[in-house]
Amino acid sequence: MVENTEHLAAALGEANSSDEDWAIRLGFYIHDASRLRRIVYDTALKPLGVTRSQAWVIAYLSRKDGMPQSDLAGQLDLGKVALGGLVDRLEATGLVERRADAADRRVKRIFLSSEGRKVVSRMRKIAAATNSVILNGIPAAEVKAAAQTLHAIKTNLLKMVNGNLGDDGD
Amino acid sequence: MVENTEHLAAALGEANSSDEDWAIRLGFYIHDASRLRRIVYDTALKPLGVTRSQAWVIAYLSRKDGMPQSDLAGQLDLGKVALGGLVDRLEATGLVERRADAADRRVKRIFLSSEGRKVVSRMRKIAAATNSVILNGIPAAEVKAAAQTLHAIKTNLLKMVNGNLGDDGD
DNA sequence: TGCATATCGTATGCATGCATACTATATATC
DNA sequence: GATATATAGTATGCATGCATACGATATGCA
Repeated sequence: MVENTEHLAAALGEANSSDEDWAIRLGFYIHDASRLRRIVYDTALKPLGVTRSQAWVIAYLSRKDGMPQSDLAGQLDLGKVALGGLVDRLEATGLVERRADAADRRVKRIFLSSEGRKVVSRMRKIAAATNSVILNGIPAAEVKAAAQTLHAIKTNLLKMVNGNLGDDGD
Repeated sequence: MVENTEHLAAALGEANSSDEDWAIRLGFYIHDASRLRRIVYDTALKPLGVTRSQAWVIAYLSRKDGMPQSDLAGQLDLGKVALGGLVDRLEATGLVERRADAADRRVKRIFLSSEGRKVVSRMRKIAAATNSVILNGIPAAEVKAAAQTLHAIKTNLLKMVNGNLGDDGD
């Protein structure tokens, strides 16, 4: 059973003023929404026989096949080790293939198998359907506003983590 | 180095219409913000010698000391096993103590040690300071609106996960 | 009372992610 | 060309979370 962590706002904070209260709540909502989203997607993807992390990898490969592991790790924001493990498992289930790079013998490039391509195609449908249920009943304007605010938060967070990188995409 | 996953919106989606585009972005922003928040809090808490998960547990205990493990797991939305492991580590570092329940010999109640109490107090300050940096420059009204939208999303997600429970706090 | 069932915590094994260290290979610099 | 340095992947070990199975107790119902 899934609960939630709103009570923890109280456990952690002294804040009761309205503004600060919302600030604290927002943090918990981000956390909860992210966690629940993860659970929902994991459940939705289970029939495909891939985990969410694995799905992530092959979704990316479907766009840029044949990337070196390190590049892929960077794009997916994973450590080399974590990605190596994921590729191990994906290779074991035949969704992906490691091939040596001719020019640089340190490099192993990752390719999607045809089986992997099938899985990605099913994934896309599942992802789209799931997302629409998650946002069900929420006005588009609200979705957009929330996205923009979260983007600003993300920018602050990136500054805190990286110092600065500017590399926040959009 | 920390990147971000916005490119994945493209990798996963066919959506280009404005509304659907924001819907997809929101999902990725939730994911990114949550992940970065985790990194930031982990970094901020590192000097205390506790991980974020462990901090979570003792923050809750500071409010409701002496809970049975199962109750605590439910409140924190963790499985019994995961919580058991956390308590193992917290007990090993002396921040927490397991005591048998007199009435029900299956039950072990968890108590915060005085050392644990000190850590919680330092944590509170760190959490407040960190949160204010994360939301730096974002108008209170935006924070509130985003929190409310995320709450709606969370409600949708809870329905998907639980069927229904109504137990979404606020 | 006495067995069926539920609950508490633990044990085990898998997936994921991190940090650190190591090997093989490239590249840069002298 | 020889050596110092950097980079790609792998190995290892820790922390976290999940699912399943299990042993010890409790509890409900006959």
